Amino acid sequence: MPTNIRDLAQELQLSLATVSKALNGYEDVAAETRDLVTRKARERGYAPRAAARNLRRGRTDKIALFLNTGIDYVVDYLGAIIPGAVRSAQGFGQSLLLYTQTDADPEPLRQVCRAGEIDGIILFATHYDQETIDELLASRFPFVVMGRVIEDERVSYVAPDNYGGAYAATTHLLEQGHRRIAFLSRPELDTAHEARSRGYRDALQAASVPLDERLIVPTYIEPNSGRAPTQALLALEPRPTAIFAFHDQVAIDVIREVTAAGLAIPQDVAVMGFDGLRAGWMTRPTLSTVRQPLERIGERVVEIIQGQIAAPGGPAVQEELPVTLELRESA
Amino acid sequence: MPTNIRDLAQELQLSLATVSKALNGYEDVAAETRDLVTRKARERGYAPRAAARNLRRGRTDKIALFLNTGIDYVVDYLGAIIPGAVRSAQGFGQSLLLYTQTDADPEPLRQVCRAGEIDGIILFATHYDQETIDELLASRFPFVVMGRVIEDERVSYVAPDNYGGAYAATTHLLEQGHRRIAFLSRPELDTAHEARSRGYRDALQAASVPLDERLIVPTYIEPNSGRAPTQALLALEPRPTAIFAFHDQVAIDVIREVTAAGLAIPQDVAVMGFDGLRAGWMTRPTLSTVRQPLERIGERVVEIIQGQIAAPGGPAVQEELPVTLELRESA
DNA sequence: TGTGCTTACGAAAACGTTTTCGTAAGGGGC
DNA sequence: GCCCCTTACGAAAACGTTTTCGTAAGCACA
Repeated sequence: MPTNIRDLAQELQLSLATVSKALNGYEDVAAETRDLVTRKARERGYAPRAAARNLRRGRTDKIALFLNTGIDYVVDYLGAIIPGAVRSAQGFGQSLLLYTQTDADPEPLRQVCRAGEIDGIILFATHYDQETIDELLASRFPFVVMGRVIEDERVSYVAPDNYGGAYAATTHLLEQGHRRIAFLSRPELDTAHEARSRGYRDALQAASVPLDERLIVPTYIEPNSGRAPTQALLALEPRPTAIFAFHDQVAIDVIREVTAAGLAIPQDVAVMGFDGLRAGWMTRPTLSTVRQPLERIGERVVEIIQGQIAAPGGPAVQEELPVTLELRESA
Repeated sequence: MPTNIRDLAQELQLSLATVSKALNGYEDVAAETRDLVTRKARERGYAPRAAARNLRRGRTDKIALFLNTGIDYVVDYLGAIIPGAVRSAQGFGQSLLLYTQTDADPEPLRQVCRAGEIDGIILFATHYDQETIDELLASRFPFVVMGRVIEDERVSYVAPDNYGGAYAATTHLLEQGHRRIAFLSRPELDTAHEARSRGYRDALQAASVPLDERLIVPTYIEPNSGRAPTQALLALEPRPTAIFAFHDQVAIDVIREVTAAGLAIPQDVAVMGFDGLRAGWMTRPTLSTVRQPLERIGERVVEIIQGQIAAPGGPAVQEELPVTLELRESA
């Protein structure tokens, strides 16, 4: 049985109240007493029971991170985002609680909120239907969406600048002299797809390069989804001289197929990805890409939730963090 | 103000006790009453306050996962291990709490234990000094070490079969006819290094291939740590015909250097990794490797901690999970 | 009728804090 | 000597459960 505040008080000949106040930095306790208490607390290895404290204070200093592990590629981001988020949370005296959630069943999320298990929620890379979002808004429970733009002024989110990234990537390829630039899209990721797609189109238009719809080919969320589309692109006459892939995962398929076709990268076909995963360093040639500030996104999302916790129902914070063009070998 | 158990009781004209017992599956409540209570609870969206429940029951149904994000490569495992661990925990009605921890300062860990914030601890891929381990053992606080073998019969761990994996990898190379097989070691990772190193040596010995100490070259935990050692190996006379890298991260450096030297993989030099990271699929040629069952390790560690929680101070469970040789293109 | 057993429920304690409010002691000003 | 203010502390309520223990009601049995 570890020591509790009562033991401490008894040993110090003080009341519970005074000990508690000393430990929590209240003003109305003599400096001398405070020293005495803190010293004894350290000596006895006292830490207030979290449950009791949470119960009384009505908050837990915990934030939930809801993952949709059903979506395969989420896994690639996890390692990049989590360290930033955890560190940031710890900086606020909070810790991160992990939950998995399937789109189909919002019940776990509801449960966790109502049980007062956490102070706020981070929704990660998942498609939550409008109903869940509305429910959260109605309950005024603090939450922030991560990695995804939500078209609703009341919800906070942090996402990469998908439009700007795609625009920059396409512009770079144009500056390299490319005129036939293909785009491997990913319609399933609706908002990100819309933005990146628009960035691609706008960049072409800004350079007065006519859009060839045959150069826009969809890929889907499944392994090797970039391979067949790449083959199709390479068979076109005239062949595209550059391929901009929706994200790195697909770009890696592209590199494989282009190389297999006996073409040189970037001489015959330049390849550009999106995300900046570590894996991009491992291809040959290494992958030029648009780097998302994943660690920063993790940090930022935790920072933003603080505001939501302090003022539930307050104004939403919507941020699209700048991405950076990371030019390696493939473009 | 969400609904209370008191509200519920009042509305049902029952006592708190009965409502609580109905919801917790106690026997001494009429089936009819139980139905009434559960129905009303669902209707009102009632969930018991976690803090109050934890306080009373003396447990939290939460498990801490301590990460050492200071070590870069931990990040690569995170995405692979976490989904399994979270899902498994949820299966036990528990959730996972994430903390970062630096080797230098065990204070956060102590604090979390003493605050009763969690029921058990998973120590991941970190070098905890004997003092911390001893302290945990003395306190009888449930904990399991993940990814690392601990030479102490009292501590539970789940790790990959490092010895077997290295033995199998080396044996495979031998079966391919290789006689000069280099080993890029990683002395900093002491226990894993010892086991993999031993597997390599034993396999050579079993095949009666003499050990050439010049073929064992250390690498260190830093980016590109495999490049210079590979160059050194390639400069040897006679050149090694196969290189077994301590792990995939290094193997990727090897592939890069070997290719840069104008040598063909696997014809001139075969390359073998260890870990089975997704990144291994992205190299060219794809990396043959020893796959750790990372997801399974995550699950298993959560399962084992259940036993520790049920019987603190009980017998330790030590498991080395089988790895599988994953032959792709590089060997 | 008295005894004993089973069933279903309620009263109340306990979990360990934080925080509000009250108050005693001390000091200064008149 | 009186009043007021500040400082430092303590008593006690409150947070919302779970769980122990007591007991009333109903029934069977002798």
